[in-house]
Amino acid sequence: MEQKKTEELLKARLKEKGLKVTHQRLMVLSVLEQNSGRHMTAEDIYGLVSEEYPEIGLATVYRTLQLLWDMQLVDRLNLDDGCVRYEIGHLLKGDAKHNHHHLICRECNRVIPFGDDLLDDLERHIEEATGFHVLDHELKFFGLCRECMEKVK
Amino acid sequence: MEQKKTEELLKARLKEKGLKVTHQRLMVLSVLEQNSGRHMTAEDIYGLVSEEYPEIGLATVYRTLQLLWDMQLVDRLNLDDGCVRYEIGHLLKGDAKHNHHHLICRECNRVIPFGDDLLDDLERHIEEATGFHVLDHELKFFGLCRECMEKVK
DNA sequence: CTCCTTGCAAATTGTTTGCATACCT
DNA sequence: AGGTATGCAAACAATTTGCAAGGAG
Repeated sequence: MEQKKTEELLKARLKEKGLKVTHQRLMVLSVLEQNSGRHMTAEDIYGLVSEEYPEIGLATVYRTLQLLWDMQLVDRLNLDDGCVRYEIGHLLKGDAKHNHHHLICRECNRVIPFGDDLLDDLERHIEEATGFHVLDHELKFFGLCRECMEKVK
Repeated sequence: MEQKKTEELLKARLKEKGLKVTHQRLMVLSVLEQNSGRHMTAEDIYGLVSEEYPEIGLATVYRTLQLLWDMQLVDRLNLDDGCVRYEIGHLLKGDAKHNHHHLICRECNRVIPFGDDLLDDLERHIEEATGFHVLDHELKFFGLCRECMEKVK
């Protein structure tokens, strides 16, 4: 039923804009939903959608991700590994808490997720101070993970 | 004299690793320093260095930026416009406060810098909780700027 | 029936690499 | 001298775009 909710949301927003509900669009959203918590590249999503719908083209996946992002149905994040990643996090904020923060080790390039929910006050402050309406955020810390720190010693 | 400091730092770190002090490396660092506060792409830097040293190649700029980043002499940031940006911020933390945070408008793509210095406690907490040694961070807020909010109304 | 959307392939763009030459130390 | 760096051009990889054919409303 969680599934239903976002699917209906997508359908509604498409209709609203005079756009069409297609298998491809539904499947991309569905794959993202079934993998909530993962940070998926367009290629990842393409691979998974292809299993059930081999005719789909990679370009369509890119176009759909852009669309879903424009409609604020998915979040984008960039871990500096050369490709943009997507997740459905933001939408599900209500129930399952997602990890929007990452510790990135400069030595081994490991990405360690880190709990969220520390920036709510800051977001409120920004809205009051600047009039900027915050929808989402992305926070990365660069440094050295414990293991690499010990190697250096 | 601020100039001198980072230049000497670079020379020392190069020597330390058995690498060489070249005009190109000094000039890339110098351009970054003279433009502290700007978020510069490799191409931006290439353009500026070329004015004084037209023989330089773009590939050298890329290689040098990677090197400076490895040595923690420059910071990297990604504003999701398709290219990586560099600035010297971190090094100068002592005197001139830099804006490490950005509000990115999803509608008009404007990037609004936002003051720093809000995450020091959080960094300390991370170090204690995870053993991850934080060197730098990057924080982006996505949303709608005041102007775009008003347009929507 | 009319646009919107798709798949394919070609085009783009930021970045990296191979290699012969040039330059620090 | 000896290995490191450089410039150039070619190679790459992620993403975008043009276009004819297909599909939703």
